[in-house]
Amino acid sequence: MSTSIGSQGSRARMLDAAITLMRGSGLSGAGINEIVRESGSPKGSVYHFFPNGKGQIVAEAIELHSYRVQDFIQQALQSQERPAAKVRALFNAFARRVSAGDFQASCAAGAVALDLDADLEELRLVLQGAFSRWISLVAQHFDFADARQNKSFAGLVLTTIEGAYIRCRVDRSSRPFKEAGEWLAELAEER
Amino acid sequence: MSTSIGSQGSRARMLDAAITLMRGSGLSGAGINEIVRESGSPKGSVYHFFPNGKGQIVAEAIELHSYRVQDFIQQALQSQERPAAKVRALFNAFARRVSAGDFQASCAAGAVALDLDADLEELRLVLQGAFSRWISLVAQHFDFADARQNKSFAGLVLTTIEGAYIRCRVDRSSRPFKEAGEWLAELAEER
DNA sequence: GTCTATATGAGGATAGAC
DNA sequence: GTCTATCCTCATATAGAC
Repeated sequence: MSTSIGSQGSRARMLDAAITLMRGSGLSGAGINEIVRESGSPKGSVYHFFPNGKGQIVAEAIELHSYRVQDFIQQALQSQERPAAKVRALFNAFARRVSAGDFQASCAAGAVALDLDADLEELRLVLQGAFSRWISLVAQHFDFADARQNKSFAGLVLTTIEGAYIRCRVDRSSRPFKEAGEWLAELAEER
Repeated sequence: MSTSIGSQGSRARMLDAAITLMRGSGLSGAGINEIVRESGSPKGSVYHFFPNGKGQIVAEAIELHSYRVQDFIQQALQSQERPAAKVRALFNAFARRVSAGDFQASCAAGAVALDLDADLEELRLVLQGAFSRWISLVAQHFDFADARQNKSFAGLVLTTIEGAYIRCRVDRSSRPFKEAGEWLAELAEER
């Protein structure tokens, strides 16, 4: 496994491209030809780096995406002290994120989730792991009545983020994130 | 245009199949061959009924889906009087709906939204119309401080429903709907 | 690691007979 | 309205040379 210094290797670029494409149009958008084109990496290397083909690329890309989003969430939440402020910071960060992508890039995990079918049980478990880690992370930032409430609220936060991506896509607006952030901040405030 | 008495015509069955398939795996799941197989209608009739091909089928199917969901939402909301009870009834209805589909069927509009790309601007507008009608309907059932607040809360409701579908799909559970329903009922209660 | 060629199948669409 | 045949394009995947 070679490690180039100044730039990414083909393998890493292909994973990045897969993430970008899945954020754009889900599983069907992340075709191998598209990944090659988007990443600028040689087509001859696809099965060299990913012997199991598309399934492997997609699974690894979702995994990578999940850790990046984890960092993104952590950055936003730790920027504030009080619960309501944390919620606002998080949703405003996502509002900027979706706006920066011209409302064409959603969450890779969410987009793939709605493309799942019965043949993709393994991939479903990858998504489940990603969601589960995000929820645990969010829950750590709140101090409601008990741990169960923290998880439940964190679950609502994730549900709302995924739904907001859908609505932003359709309306070409970051408003759904801002709107949801205000309502959820209100919920967090009382405690 | 023939109207058969006891059973649906091929055209209607194809639209139903398209809805079912889009709810399952989004745009890419609703292939013409799949629609023909699923609907049991003759392949030779596809372009007879839908001269503009897949684009026309999908657009009409989303439109049809949107009116059905509209009825579904209206049924749930009108079953209760008080705001919090309305919210609980709505989310419990969706929880039963996703459970009845064995967590494999989501919202056709949401699934297609995350498969959009720049070539599908017309379809995006169809989705926008559907979302807009759902929000207006939900907003009519609440009486917050002003009309703007009603719309905003209705927007949150739709955002949450779309996100809950994603999470239910991944967790194979209706819990995300129930959880979200409780939190949003709390928000509705105060007013 | 990368190239080219190619097998194989799926998906959308069209033409002409019945 | 429906059937069959066919075309084109695209996508996944493999093989073998370099």
